[in-house]
Amino acid sequence: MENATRRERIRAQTRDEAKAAALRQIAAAGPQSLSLNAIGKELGMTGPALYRYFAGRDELLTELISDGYHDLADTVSAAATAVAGKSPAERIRALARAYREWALAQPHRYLLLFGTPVPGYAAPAHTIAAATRSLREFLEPLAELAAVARHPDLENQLATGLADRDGKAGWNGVVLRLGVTGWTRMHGVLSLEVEGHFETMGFNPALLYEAEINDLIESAVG
Amino acid sequence: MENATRRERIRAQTRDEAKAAALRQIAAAGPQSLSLNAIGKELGMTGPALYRYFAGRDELLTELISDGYHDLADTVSAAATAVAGKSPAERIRALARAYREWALAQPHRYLLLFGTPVPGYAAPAHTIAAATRSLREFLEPLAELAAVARHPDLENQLATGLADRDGKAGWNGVVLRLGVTGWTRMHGVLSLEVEGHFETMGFNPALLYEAEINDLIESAVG
DNA sequence: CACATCCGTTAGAACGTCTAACTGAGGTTA
DNA sequence: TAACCTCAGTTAGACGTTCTAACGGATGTG
Repeated sequence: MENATRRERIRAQTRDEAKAAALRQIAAAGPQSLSLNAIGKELGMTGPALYRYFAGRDELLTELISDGYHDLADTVSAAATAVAGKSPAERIRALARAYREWALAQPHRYLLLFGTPVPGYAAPAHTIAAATRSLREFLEPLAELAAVARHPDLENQLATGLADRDGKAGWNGVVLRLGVTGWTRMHGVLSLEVEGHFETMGFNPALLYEAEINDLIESAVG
Repeated sequence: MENATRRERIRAQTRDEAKAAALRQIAAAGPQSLSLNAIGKELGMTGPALYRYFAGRDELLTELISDGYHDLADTVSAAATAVAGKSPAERIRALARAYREWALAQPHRYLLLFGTPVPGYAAPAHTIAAATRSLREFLEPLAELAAVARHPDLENQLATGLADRDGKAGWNGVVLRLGVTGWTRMHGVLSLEVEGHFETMGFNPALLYEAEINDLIESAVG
């Protein structure tokens, strides 16, 4: 038993090393040039050896994506607990800041999650759960702001489509609209920033991001 | 002369055929699996023959990107002239609609422009011009709405950074902020929609998009 | 007609994923 | 201890990719 566990441990360890090497390579030259052979070389073994650990290149990539969603969600959750006592607006700002810092600290990883999807990839259930988890942290403080209805059709669809996703919550449509809107606005700024589209435009994207967050908060209180 | 022109014509024609085939392949299986050999086969010739027309895979890709920016800009410009007489709000809605329809009609192409950037790609000058051209069409109707200042720091940076980009215009900072904000909001919705992130969420992205546009217009009039 | 230019071919190097068969070490069991 | 089995890693090789190089043939030019 204990020996079997030992094998499992070193196996998991080399899996992690391989994933770390993969992230380094993606950071260096983009997801397209991720090479199992090169990863093997970095770990001190040959290419085909990695097929003992991953079914193939695609599985390694999907695992990196899945890990990324969980890591991002954990980061946002940590930020949420860190500012638990403050005002709703302050909490929203803190969550948005954590979201942005995660993306800018590892832009390649953010693009892996939200950039062009890899062709054969279909998100497993627990990954979608993690993906929405980072979004869900925003709902609580948003709900505390006295939200006003502005787009009834959309809000109704969201209320029926997303409400009882997790058993208990049951968020109202206005809060869900604010959450989704916040998500798309953050992503709009972040993705263009990470891809360098703002580079020649001579302004600080952080200001744009903050402006979007503040607008969202203002529109929530009415 | 006339013979030389003839050669040029068929050369340009096979170039276009190659690009069309490339777009088909990208639409079918993503940008990663774009293969010069396969394109050649589709045109009835061998792979290496294409090197008479393109320096390599990367050049073909960058040309597709460049073409895409121009096509998108042309589409938005056409929409602008089509609604020249109407109210500013109506014009903005029409431009946004054209922008969205272009993206949804050819999602792979939208992702080619705004998804994960290809590693070796650096946009040539005329491409950046085309990229900003689709955005610039929004500025005129936005300026006609009596725009109120909301984020002075950002607006000042934009005014000094973007104002005299093209010789004459000289847009004020508030208008530029609305333009950039509109861009990031449209992109935020469109990119997530095109990548299928809304698929399991049970709402119609068109409503979200319209809501964003209407919010932008409302916030512009103050 | 002779010549030059250009287009497409085949051959091959280098690199990628991935499969198959083999070797050797680790851990389990009689 | 001895025998066995599982698993990690190796090499060999099929196949596809980009891309270069050398060659043939067609097209257009003097």
